[in-house]
Amino acid sequence: MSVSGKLELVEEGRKAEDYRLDEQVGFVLRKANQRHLAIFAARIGDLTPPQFAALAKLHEVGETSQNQLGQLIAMDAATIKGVIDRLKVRRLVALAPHARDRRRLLVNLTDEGRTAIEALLPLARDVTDDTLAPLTPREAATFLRLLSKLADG
Amino acid sequence: MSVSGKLELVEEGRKAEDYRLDEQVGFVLRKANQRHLAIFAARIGDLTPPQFAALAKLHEVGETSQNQLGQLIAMDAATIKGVIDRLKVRRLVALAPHARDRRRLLVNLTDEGRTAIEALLPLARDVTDDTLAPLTPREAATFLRLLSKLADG
DNA sequence: GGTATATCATTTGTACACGAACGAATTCCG
DNA sequence: CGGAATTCGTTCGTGTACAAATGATATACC
Repeated sequence: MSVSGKLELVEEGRKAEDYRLDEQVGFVLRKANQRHLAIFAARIGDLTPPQFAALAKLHEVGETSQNQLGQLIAMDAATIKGVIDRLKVRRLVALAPHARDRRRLLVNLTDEGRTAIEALLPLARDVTDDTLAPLTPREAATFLRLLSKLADG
Repeated sequence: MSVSGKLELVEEGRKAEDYRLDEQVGFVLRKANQRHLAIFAARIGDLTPPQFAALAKLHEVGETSQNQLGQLIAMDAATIKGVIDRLKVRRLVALAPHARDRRRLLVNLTDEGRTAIEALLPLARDVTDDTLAPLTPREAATFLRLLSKLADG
């Protein structure tokens, strides 16, 4: 029936039966994410990836409002609030009211936060390297290009 | 200084400053996952991806124990329990004790669950297609291959 | 046969993640 | 100017995720 082989890139053999969960992007994406999380936790134990992302982005862009920071690291208002709350308790970030816009809450690194994130950046590179280790450098470059395309829609 | 161009695949320009969060695999992986989740929610509103995964896998393999099912879809015991609990309330799965091993809890689709998952499978294909839409078919094939390599370590 | 070990499921605690609803402050614009 | 629409932050509710502790049952093996 079906012409086997010959660049059959789009698998349109769509019977009700042959849906294989393990081959769906979403499922594999989730598993890849799990593996990355595990590698991250092994290397950077006392900070979660979202917490690290918040600190790293603050280090990149300096003081910003809470929601703005959330947008920069793809977290909605409710999520970023929880992350900042926990970082604040640990004194890695400090909050201040915005001078002219009383709705805004400015977030910035404390000295302690800056020291911490600068110490962690090398480890974060290792996390990236470990995650990409199953791929050759060439594959890794391709993968990152396609992944970005996918993420940005 | 640095030789620009010429297949410089591994970017080893590792100064303390030029860590860009937005280019790290983990971060982009998370964003890609977010986009997929949004597409899934738009197409399959009344079931979450983990719930769908559980039903789809049950449909694939038939009755299994709760933990076994969790392993098949990469969820730990605590997580799969929550998912199954919610599916049970909605009568999409049914639980039964294992005959010879009283520790085990057998999970299976109800008739309603089977009807539901079979109706959803075509939509799930659309979710996959939409997610991969930013890529050409060739790119999508490459991406999935590399992603699987990454996910499996 | 009985103990050491392993497996299955549950519970607890912490941390995202997001939709929806809300109040306060600001901006837009007629 | 002044009301409408937006933006900013908070809260609530639901649903993953995973580590760690626990109890019940099975299996291994001496």
